Amino acid sequence: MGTGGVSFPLEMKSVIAMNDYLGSIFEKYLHAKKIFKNKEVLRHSYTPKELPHRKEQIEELAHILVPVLRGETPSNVFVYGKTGTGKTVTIKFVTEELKRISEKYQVPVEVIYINCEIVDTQYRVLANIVNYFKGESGVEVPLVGWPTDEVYARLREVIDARERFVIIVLDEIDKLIKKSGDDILYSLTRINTELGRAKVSIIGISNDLKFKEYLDARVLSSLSEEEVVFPPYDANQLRDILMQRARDAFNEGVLDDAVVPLCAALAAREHGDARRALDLLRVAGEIAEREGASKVTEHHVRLAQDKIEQDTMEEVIKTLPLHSKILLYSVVLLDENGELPANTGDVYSVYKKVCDYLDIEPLTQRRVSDLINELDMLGIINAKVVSKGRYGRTKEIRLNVTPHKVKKIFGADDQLRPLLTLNLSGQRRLV
DNA sequence: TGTCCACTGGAAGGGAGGGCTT
DNA sequence: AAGCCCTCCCTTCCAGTGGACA
Repeated sequence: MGTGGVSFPLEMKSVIAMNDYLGSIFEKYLHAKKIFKNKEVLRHSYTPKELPHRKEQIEELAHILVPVLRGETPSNVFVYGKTGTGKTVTIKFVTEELKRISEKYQVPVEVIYINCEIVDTQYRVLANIVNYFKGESGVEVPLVGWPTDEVYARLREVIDARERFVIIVLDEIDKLIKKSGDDILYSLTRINTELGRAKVSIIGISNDLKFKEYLDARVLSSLSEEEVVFPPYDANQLRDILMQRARDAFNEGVLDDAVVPLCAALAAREHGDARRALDLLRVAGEIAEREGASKVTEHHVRLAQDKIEQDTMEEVIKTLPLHSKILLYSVVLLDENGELPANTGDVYSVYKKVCDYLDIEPLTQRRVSDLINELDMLGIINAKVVSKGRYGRTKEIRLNVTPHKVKKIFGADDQLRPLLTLNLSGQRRLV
């Protein structure tokens, strides 16, 4: 537009400037070398065609399940291993393979996969199983409402409708048992005695090794007829896994040599969690892509590590129930006043004042004590039970996140924003 | 050595909120 | 509409406890 005497009105000028700007953004991304070939490969839900370093477990499971093909009921199986050791993906791989082969031998097999972290009550597990067959039986159980006995009766009916093998996979089974007891396992492990045509076997997956203690002896003996253990991956094994996925996920030459080993090493430090390793690799790639970089470097992995930690913590705090948020804010106030570590009584009295300020009815100390434990479990605060002798037994409470971060998150929350004005001066009155 | 503090954490149960059947 | 049922969140009650202090 130079000096030609043409003068655009001000708005027009800024539109042109904006267009230039946008254009350059698009061009930047357009000309940046494409990092990902197929990002899906790095997702947790993806089942790869090969599972490195799990051959032993696959063969063990195949050995346990092979009676199906001969028309015999396989043993129930208990699968152990920490998070990210490939339990779920291996089970899915093996059961899919079993289904495929069983068609060849004309043995009908149904595999029902239930994640007990989501489906975490006896009723819902039974309902899920019944609903799995709703296509053929026409029976659908609502999410709540029916008596559990009724659901169980329907379950027997729909499963026994024809001759077949039904394999029920209960992932994160420890969550279910801790929450609703082992009655359901008791019924499920005995169901075969009540069935005429169908045969049921159960695969329980758990990452809590101690969880067997919660089980009744009879349930335990029938459920853990067979056990398969998934040891954590070491850094070398993680590297192989990442290498295999990286080949399909990234374009050639975009990964710096140090990236995969670094992701593997960082994840190996966290008890050999392959999920974590895959997340690191994916997020590092995304960061590089956003930067318009042509290569993913070690630097991107470090950024990814920070980002993952930040994101999970932020998400956890954002989704806390109201009273947990108020409680957390009480700890923040104490921290800003230099009064941490504080004990339960101190935190509770600040909490009551904050509730008062917000015109919200406070919960009892008993309940708050549980909320403190929950925040501790989530890693947001630290609560250690200590005895102060004559001065009683209480929890010593510390903050595990920066007050700044909590305030930032609460600033976006309409109900809690008023709390932010409780700055140091207001707080002195409060505490 | 016994006392006693400031809680902890288990147990039981209530009621609101969701949904069902009849 | 009435009568069930299940789950979740919460209260009430209370026995139990580690260790400083007298």
